[in-house]
Amino acid sequence: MTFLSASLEQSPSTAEEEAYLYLQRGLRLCRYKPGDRLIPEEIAAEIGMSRMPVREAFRRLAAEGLVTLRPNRGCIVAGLTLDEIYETFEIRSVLEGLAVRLAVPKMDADAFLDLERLLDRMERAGQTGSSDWVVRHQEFHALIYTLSGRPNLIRKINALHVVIEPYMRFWFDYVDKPLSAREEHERLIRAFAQGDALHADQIMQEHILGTAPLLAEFASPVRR
Amino acid sequence: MTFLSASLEQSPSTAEEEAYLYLQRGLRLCRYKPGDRLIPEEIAAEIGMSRMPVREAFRRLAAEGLVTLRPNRGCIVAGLTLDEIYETFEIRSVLEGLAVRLAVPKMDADAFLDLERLLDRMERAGQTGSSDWVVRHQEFHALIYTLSGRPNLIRKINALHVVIEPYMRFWFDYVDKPLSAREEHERLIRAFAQGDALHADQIMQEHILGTAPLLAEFASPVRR
DNA sequence: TCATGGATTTTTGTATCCACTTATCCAATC
DNA sequence: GATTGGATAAGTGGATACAAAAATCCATGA
Repeated sequence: MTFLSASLEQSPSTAEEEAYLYLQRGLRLCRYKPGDRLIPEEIAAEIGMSRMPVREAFRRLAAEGLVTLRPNRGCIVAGLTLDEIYETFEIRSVLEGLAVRLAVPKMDADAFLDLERLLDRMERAGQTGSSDWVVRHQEFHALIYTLSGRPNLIRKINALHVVIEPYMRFWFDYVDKPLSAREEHERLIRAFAQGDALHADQIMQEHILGTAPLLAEFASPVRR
Repeated sequence: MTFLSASLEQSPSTAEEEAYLYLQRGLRLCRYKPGDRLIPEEIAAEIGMSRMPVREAFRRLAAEGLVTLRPNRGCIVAGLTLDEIYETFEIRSVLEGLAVRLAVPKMDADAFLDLERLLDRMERAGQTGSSDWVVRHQEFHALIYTLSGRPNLIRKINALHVVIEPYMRFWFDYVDKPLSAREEHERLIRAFAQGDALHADQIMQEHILGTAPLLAEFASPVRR
């Protein structure tokens, strides 16, 4: 579901890494819900290790905002309030807008063809929100962000996607389609073709902020 | 030095917290330099605890990008390449621009007076870059960001400031003054007065991106 | 002189143990 | 019946111990 999901599939080289990936997957797939307590001993038993590596994984997840860690009171799954969902979308809009703006001048004919091909495949995937459409949609955005050539920016964007993935999942499962998606992607392509970085930035910001209200509405059952 | 530095001064309630704050201070004050190895046992001895809490602190610092953790090969201080410094400033520019944009409609007469008072005090502090000027400058920006009413956004901005602080410190120590700072602050105030959010956003972006080349030039000795 | 390989040392990763904090439960009291 | 207080259980934080990995050192040979 995330743009760098491939990199998350690598086999862990330490127990801490394994615990981290295990917990992150659980969080992304909504196996653990906001407010749930994560008990180190339980999780350690589930993946066959002691509590220590699990505790260390908690620290990383806490730093990424996926869980909350209170001294002597354990680890609970962090949930986003409606306000925080909006806030995350606002932050996404400027970060992904920046990525697009930086990508425009680096666009070449090959990359442009790749983009158009993905758009075609999204079209043929049929229903917006279908499994295949979602994958192509991700590839479409990932390709643009990669073009920006800014690894830390991409990392930050990806971290935000992990945080909101449970809410996105709910949305993709239940919402038929964001009707404007196709048109917005085509406008984006056109801005790329014209080399208009600022316009592409603006389209991306609108593209992201436009989905926020939809998401917030449908995400409510997941809220804490 | 950071906008939320006050919140960092709280007394730690656990050993891990203490280790985290100790290491973060060491990193911000350049006591540890990029590429340096951080040896858990040494640090644990320095603050009188065992390696375990120090290791956990490493995880948090790694998630924040302040150190790099390689399996079985320890913890080294992360340095920023010239490209990464630029990238950080690009990210800062859009995030802080967003914060300003959101702050404009929330500006009231009181907040406006506070801003002008800080600008006055910066003026009277004399030399740009002096200790007092730096503090007022931070307060000035912090006040604006607080007005945005977006806690996670502020947290992210602050995290970026911690990352680049060693480079900023070098800059403030050796560079006389960014001549344009005063003029840019006044333009910002004017945009606030007119309620022009987009213009304020743009000014902030230029304000931040304008300092990047200066910083990158003077930061070179700190690079790894 | 430099490269190679293996023994030794150092450091890291994880498990276990203990002390202390927090949560739970139950009875006594209002 | 609701509230409080205290005993008990559960859970967390941290130190130590031990195994495994990496780094270092030194001798050997080209």
